[in-house]
Amino acid sequence: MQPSDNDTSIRQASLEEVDTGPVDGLILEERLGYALRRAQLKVFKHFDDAMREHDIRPAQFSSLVVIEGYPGVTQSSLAQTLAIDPPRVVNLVNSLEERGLAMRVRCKRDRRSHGIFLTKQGEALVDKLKELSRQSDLAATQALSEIERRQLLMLLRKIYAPADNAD
Amino acid sequence: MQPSDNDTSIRQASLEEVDTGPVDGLILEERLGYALRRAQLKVFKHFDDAMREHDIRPAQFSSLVVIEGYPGVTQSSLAQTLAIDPPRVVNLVNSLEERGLAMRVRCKRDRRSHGIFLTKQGEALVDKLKELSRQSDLAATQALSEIERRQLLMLLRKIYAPADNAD
DNA sequence: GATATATAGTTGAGGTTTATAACTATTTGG
DNA sequence: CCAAATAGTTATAAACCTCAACTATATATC
Repeated sequence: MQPSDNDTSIRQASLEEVDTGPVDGLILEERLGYALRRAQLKVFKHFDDAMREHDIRPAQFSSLVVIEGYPGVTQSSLAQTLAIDPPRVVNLVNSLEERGLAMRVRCKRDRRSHGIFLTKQGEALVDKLKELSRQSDLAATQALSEIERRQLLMLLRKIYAPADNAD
Repeated sequence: MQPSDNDTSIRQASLEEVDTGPVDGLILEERLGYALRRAQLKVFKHFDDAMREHDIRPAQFSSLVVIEGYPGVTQSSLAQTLAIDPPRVVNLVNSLEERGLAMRVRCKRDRRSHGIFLTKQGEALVDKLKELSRQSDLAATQALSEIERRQLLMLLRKIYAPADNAD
């Protein structure tokens, strides 16, 4: 579609010679949402590569770590801790249970709730995964010094959990 | 399901009194992917609120900014710049065109490609959006000082574009 | 202790994204 | 003129998120 005479709505600009390579220096580069998304994309990609062998997704890893740290955590606590909603927790725990990594135990005191525990297999795996994820973080942030990496974590934590003065 | 006698696979642990409130101090808190996701969630939420009135999504905003900065950018350059794939660019540009914010202009030199331009309306809107997004960034990161915010951007840029030593 | 309300977990439908591959039109090089 | 490459488009399917409804159990109120 050529810009016609009666369409004066586009800016007069180079209509032929315009093409660009990769682009930067825009205000975009100063938007936190953009920078966070781009950085996350990269970090997740590395994580994915590291976890491929074990077929573990980010949310599964997070769940395993929380369950390990708090054996018997209920699904609602897990939901709250990971900031995801209850239906997702169901799928998450199902997937872990099906693979023999965790199991639900109905709570005797309040039989509505389930405590979630790691199986021996789950514990063995989570140990391996923690080390793998540590390495993948390092790989994804080779450009950062150890100090910068810690600083970054501290700043991010200040954003998502401003209460607990993370430093 | 109670842990039965012949099922020795779960760790011996408190089976009754286990419940937790919100949880922290885990190794999770040291994983970049986790911190990035949580922070991004919060920043995007603020962005969403700020853009609701104009019904603009993050990718649409990014596209508008790039098109403003590089009038006549082709769809393939846009894809490369924003690190999204060509089919998504089609939808993106369609949505902008339908709303009268941008338009495709077939390139005379290479009639396979389109240059994308903002309409007057698009330019007016993007100016407003840039200011809104700036404010939403500030709102989402109240816990950070201006120096910390700049530091954060610098660190994130180092991750996703380690080449251009962003500082 | 019967009834109402609340909570833990689950299920399922609907809508959105995302990735992939196939397709058209056009250009470029032999 | 033919083969291969490129820009954009379309279609399809897979994954995901949200929301509302549902079951079972617990707590509060009369």
